[in-house]
Amino acid sequence: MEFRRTHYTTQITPQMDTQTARLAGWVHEIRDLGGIMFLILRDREGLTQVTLFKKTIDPDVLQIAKSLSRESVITIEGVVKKEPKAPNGYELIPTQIDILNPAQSPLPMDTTGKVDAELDTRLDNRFMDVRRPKTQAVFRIRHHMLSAVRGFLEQEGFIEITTPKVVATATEGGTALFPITYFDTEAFLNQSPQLFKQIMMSGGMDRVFEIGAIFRAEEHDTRRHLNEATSIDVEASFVDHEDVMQVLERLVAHVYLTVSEDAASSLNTLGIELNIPELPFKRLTYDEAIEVNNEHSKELLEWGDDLSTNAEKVIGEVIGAHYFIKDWPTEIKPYYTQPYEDEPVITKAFDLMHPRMELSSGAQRIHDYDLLRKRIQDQGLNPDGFEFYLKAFRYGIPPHSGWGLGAERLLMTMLDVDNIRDVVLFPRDRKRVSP
RNA sequence: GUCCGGAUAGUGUAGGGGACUACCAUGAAGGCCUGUCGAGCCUUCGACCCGGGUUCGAAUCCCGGUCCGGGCGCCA
Repeated sequence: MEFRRTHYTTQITPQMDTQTARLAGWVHEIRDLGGIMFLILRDREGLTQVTLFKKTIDPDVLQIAKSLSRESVITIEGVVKKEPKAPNGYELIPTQIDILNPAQSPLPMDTTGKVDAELDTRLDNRFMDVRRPKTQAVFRIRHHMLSAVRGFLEQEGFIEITTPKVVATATEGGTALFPITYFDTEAFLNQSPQLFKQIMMSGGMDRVFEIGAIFRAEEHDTRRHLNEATSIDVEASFVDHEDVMQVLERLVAHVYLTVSEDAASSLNTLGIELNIPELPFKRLTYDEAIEVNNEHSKELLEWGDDLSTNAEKVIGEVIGAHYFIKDWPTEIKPYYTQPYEDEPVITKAFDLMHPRMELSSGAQRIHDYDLLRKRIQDQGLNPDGFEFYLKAFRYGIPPHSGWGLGAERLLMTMLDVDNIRDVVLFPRDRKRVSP
């Protein structure tokens, strides 16, 4: 049985009148009007109407068509017919239909958009949810987004690396790690490639990036957190935090622009028109951010407080676009961020914010061995556990800076998606590890 | 973790002590129909999360459990 297609549905045009074609895909809908029957075939690219005239059709083909259940996988060979009454101006008159895999009934969810399904139902049946054009559009845009990130960073001289997800120690204090059994010892799932990408600065790679999974064992339960997420991480040598902030804002603008061009049809499916963010993004110091909050919010913050969810929201509403918050208090940022030489209570750290949430955080890093070791100790951590990392700082490491950007958050803010689970194929959260 | 809300056919929902033999849509099965494009019309099928309690009577009220959603917290 030949199951190779000659065309995707979208590759057929009315001008191909009288030509034969073989399509392959899923039975999207069947409309039997009596003397005439319409079968809508769906593939990755779109839909095609297959029309069966019961008086003239081969009885064997009709027999097979009548037996089809929705969402079965079939191939249809037929003749293209120019037909103004049909969607897209053509229809396919079948000469042969083969059932490659019949679908059971009832279906676990609707694929045509007639009946909604809850997120939980859709995630339980993700294979079928992805058949819906809207869901598929999200993940095709995700592909274009990651592709744009790679294209941009490569053009900027960054080298893509991959670092281990199974690690012996925590990257930094605070965040809970998932312990795993590693042969006869204990290991953890990595919460960030931070330490490894910094080591590569000592390795002389100058500019590196990684797009990879990160794991957080936090018991958070919100629409913007996952226990397994994708981080876009960058680290660059001989540059400061201002330099990598510029890389970051240009990356975001580039992603918006590239996606709007390369994923135009998927954006159209979702009814979204992207506004390319304007550069440069506004920069607030931490002090200014606190002021903005205290002017507009009932919930007052003091210097040294981290920004609450409410503060992020309030400031986001005031600014109304992407913005940076920089010069954070040293004590609420990780040990590896570089304090200002003339004012060590603040650090060369920044967050990139979308009005809805934090997208990225970064900093110039400490490259002085003694200071780094001291900062690790100050945060109550044991430097001995970081020897593999600290070693790289003893034999020549340049000043360097970098950031980590949440891929899912970038996507969900770009597409105005409310729940982070909608932009991950198989999300991992407090309540879900399967499928 | 915590506060609030919820769980009804495969899917999405209505109903909040008796008139429930549980509404509607979608779906499935069968029938009519030659231009549908969320086709239309007719017939049929399919459900009250689990356990306990209150009551003459519980889908509905109470208690416990499980699961789900939302807010907050936690969170480079």
